Amino acid sequence: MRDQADTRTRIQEIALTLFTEQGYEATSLREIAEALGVTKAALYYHFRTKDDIVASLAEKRLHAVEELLAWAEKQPRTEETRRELIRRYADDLYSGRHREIMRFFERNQTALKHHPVMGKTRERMFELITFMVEPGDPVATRLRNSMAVLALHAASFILDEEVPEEERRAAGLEVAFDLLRR
Amino acid sequence: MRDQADTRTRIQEIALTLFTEQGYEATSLREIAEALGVTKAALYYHFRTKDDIVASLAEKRLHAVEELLAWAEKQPRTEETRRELIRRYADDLYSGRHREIMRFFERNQTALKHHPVMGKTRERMFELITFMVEPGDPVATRLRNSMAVLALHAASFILDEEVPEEERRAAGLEVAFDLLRR
Amino acid sequence: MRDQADTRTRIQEIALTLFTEQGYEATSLREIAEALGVTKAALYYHFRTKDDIVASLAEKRLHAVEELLAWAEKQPRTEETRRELIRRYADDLYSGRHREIMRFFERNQTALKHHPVMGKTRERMFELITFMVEPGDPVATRLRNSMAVLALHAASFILDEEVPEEERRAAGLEVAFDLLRR
Amino acid sequence: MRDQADTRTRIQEIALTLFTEQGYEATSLREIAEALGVTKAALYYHFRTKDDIVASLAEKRLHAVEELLAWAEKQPRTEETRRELIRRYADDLYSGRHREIMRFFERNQTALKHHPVMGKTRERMFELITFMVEPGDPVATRLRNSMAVLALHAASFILDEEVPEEERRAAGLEVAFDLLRR
DNA sequence: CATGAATGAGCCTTCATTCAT
DNA sequence: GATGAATGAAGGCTCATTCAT
Repeated sequence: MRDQADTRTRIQEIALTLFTEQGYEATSLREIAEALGVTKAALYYHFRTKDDIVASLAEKRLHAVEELLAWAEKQPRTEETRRELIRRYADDLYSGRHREIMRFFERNQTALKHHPVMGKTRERMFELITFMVEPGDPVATRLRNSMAVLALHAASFILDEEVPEEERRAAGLEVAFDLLRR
Repeated sequence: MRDQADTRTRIQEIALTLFTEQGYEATSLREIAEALGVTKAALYYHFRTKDDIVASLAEKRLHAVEELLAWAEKQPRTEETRRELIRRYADDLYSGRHREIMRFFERNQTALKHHPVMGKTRERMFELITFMVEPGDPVATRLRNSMAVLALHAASFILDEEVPEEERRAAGLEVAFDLLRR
Repeated sequence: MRDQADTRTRIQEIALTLFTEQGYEATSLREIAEALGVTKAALYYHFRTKDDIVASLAEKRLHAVEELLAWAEKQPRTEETRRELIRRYADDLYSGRHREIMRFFERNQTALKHHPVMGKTRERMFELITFMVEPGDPVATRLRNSMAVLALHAASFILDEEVPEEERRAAGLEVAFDLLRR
Repeated sequence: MRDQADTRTRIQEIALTLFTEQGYEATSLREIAEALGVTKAALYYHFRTKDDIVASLAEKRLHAVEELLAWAEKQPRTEETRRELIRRYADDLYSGRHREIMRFFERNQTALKHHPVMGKTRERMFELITFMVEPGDPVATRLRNSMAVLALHAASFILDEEVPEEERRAAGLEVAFDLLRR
């Protein structure tokens, strides 16, 4: 019982790592199984298909985004709300393995393009971004405000390892807030 | 002779389209050959391996970045140079199929990760970004200035199709300049 | 105890249905287990192997044929005996699930070819058919008389559902008697 | 060129033999390839799927039945036509590998059940049998006349190998004509 | 009585690549 | 310049079976 949860979770973890490092298509179930020390067939006991492993990962992220969205929808559309949204988004990103999952998304866009869970996630992300923008805003403003979210991600892939994580996060937030203020 | 050049070019074009749409690994030589109306074996007359097709695409982009870099190195490190660099970068992006090639890069990061030509391209891009930054700049400034380049790309994947290309480009430039100016 | 017998019987029934509909090789233990609402592993409590399930089905049929044969061997080799044999064979066929089992045999000949119980059943069937024929009969007579048995089966797979079962059976018997009478 | 035709034909021949002996599902492409002395992958050069091999076999038989049907439809519905139909059906059966293909059909009913080409063949066979029967005939007559066709097949699977082929054929025809004559 | 977890073997299929013609 | 035929490696997946609990 403990074991099941453990194996399932371990599959997810190893899969996430390998998918992110090598790509979804370039990672075979054999590799995942070998890294785990089990047979390929064992993976199929825990997940119906290779796709299902990915889905289970994507769902974790989807839930986080949906919760954020649910919260946002109950707030007034003020600048302070937007700033708080950015703050919460960053909190998510730096907790759990969300940054890794996002990187997995970024790096496997084509492989995931037609995945149902991804479609939903994309939609929700768009709704989130819509939240950053006032209807009628000029195009440049829309771009700038949307890029606020992007800044949080960029902070961890543009600034590389020499900068400590905490500083990266702070820089991301600073630039994001900057972009928000027109 | 014309024919050979033609077939070679057509292979590159179809490959770029399919690689971008479906991903590098998910696109088989069979598909490319079928789309071209020739046999798989024919592709091997023009390119030694599948990898070589990708390399030939990446090189086009590499040349563009290298030229930009060569130009930049001869300029004084002023803010006006930086603005002109951004302008030229955008010009490149909106000419030829560079935007498509960049999208191909973005979407196939893992597949290309270990590709020699990619390594070089990445290096050059970093040098380009270094150009945006003054040594000693605080982390947030480094992030912000680097994101100027990002803005040009973001303009074409965040703003959706309803916005005409020319407006997207203008918005990208506006936000990029904004980021550059602190 | 009742329960065990029940599960065993239910396995046999579901297996017979699926084997007949989809074929022996095309039916997995997973399917049988799912149709029953138990785990695959549970099947192994009741049957040692997949093969054993088939054997248990074949044995039911084997017993019936053997009883018929035992009866026939004690009778005089008259035409009336032959007619009675046909009658009893038909009775068997239309009682229990023997028609289904026979259809299962017909439809899975290759899968069952090397099965020991099947070998025995085949032998007995040949002895039964031998009973229909007088040694020294010309080839055509041998064929005709053997086909008497075939007529009973043909009645249920050539005449389709529009004809009520009782009529099908009567027609089968009529043609069988016809063939017997040279 | 000769080679292609040869390999394709040899695949069909070996496949037919193995499918008939061991059953469709029980025969793996590996076995076929090994019997041919080529790689599994080579089979896929000549046939798109395992299913396609079967389809190519079934089509041969379908064509024969369709020709027979086309001929029958142009004849008057007399008893002599029926007898000639039986004669031609037997000719078909004893030429080429049709008897083998039919045996393959009989022995793999479930595996082929949902195959489109099989559906068509079944339909045509029914039309052929319809030809043997006068609308309004009593059930037993319908069964008897339909069994005329069956007799031709039975001749080769009920009478065993000790009887020479020519005699089996003659016996089949005799019984078939017998059944036709009420 | 039955399940949860796992295995080893095998299946069909696809891929990048080669080479004689 | 290109094709037809083939290969070796690998991939995702399913199956019958086992065994500790």
